[in-house]
Amino acid sequence: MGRGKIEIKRIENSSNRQVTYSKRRNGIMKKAKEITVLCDAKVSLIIFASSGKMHEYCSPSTKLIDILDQYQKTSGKKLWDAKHENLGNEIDRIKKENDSMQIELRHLKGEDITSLPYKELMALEDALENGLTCVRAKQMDVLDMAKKNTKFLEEDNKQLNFIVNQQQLTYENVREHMDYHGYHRAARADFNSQMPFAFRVQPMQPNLQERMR
Amino acid sequence: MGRGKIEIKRIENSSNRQVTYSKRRNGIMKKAKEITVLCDAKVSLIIFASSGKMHEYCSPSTKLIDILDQYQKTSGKKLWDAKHENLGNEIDRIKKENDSMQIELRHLKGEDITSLPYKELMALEDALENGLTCVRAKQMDVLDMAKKNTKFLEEDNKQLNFIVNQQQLTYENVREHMDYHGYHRAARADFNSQMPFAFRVQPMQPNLQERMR
DNA sequence: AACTATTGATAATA
DNA sequence: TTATTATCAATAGTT
Repeated sequence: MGRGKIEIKRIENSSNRQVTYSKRRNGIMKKAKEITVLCDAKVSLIIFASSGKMHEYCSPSTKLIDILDQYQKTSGKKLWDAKHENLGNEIDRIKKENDSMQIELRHLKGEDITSLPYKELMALEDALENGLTCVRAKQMDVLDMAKKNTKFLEEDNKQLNFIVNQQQLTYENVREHMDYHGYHRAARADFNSQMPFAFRVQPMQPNLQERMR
Repeated sequence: MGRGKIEIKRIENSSNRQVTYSKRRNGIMKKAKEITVLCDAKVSLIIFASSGKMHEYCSPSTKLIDILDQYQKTSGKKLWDAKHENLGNEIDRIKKENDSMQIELRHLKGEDITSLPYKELMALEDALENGLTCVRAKQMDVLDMAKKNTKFLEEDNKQLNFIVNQQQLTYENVREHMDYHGYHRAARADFNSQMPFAFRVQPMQPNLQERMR
């Protein structure tokens, strides 16, 4: 169909090939449309040029995905179902895990235990007692820690009070001394840096509150 | 292209439509093959007749799934990825649920509670105590039921023993009587059906064990 | 399923 | 790319 017959084999001339591709692609598209209209057919046509450019036709009022679904049903060939199955299986597995944990939780909360055999009731009791023991032990820990913290804070307080008093006394003495010798205020501004290091106020139990959380 | 032009609209004559479908389908298939060979194109063609019959063409050394993958990449339209995403999201959601339940379970078992604030330790204690109360109440129920069952069984036993003894006595009497009057064995085979109904052995507390589980 | 008159598609060309 | 057109291919109606 053209100025001379052609052999059906790859067209080596790249530009010829491109032109022929374009023409024939349009031809096939047209044919596809026509058969859908003339014969009530459902058609999906996807063409990739060697360049990677894509063209598609899908019969109107139809989704490609539906055609592919039907393809799977009719041909029995699986496209994406394999991947789906895996995910579906994982969901099932996790859901089962979920259910059993839900049941276990209910049981531990004393719900839905009417139908449990006595043996499991005993096991449940043990688990609860054990949990209770642990929780109460932890509570004791926390309380002890709090008490200890209080004690430390009280000690700190005592020491701080002492230091403050000492500072006060020292300060009074120095000022009296300075006043007596007629020193000016400028000199007294340096006072703090002259204080013995041990007298500086600082926490005695650093980070204790952090250990408490 | 034929003996007269035709309008591109649905062919109403069913058999004509079927014939045209068949002819044109072959034509499109041929065109599809030709363009793949001539122009290095990748083609997927799926056609469903209105009857539901399917025909497909896919360029050689290519899988439909690969063409569809490329379709998704090139067009940006999602085919099964959408379904995948949904499943993936569900998995994530369930996994989160799972994790939180796992944590709750651990806490109830007294594990991983080191970092819990005191308030939550208290709540945990309450939950455990509540659970323990429920479980122990249920245990008491079960024990009570067992005791009651035992009592009933003992009563049944007593009655049964009484009945058995009565039967024995009656039987002995009847036999002596029959022997005395010279009855034959055949007559004695009917003996059981002659027994008063109240004397038949049957459970006194039906299904009690079922209520125990 | 063949046949064939006719239309449709397109290869070569511009 | 687009248009033209001589040819070949597809196919509608017929047998």
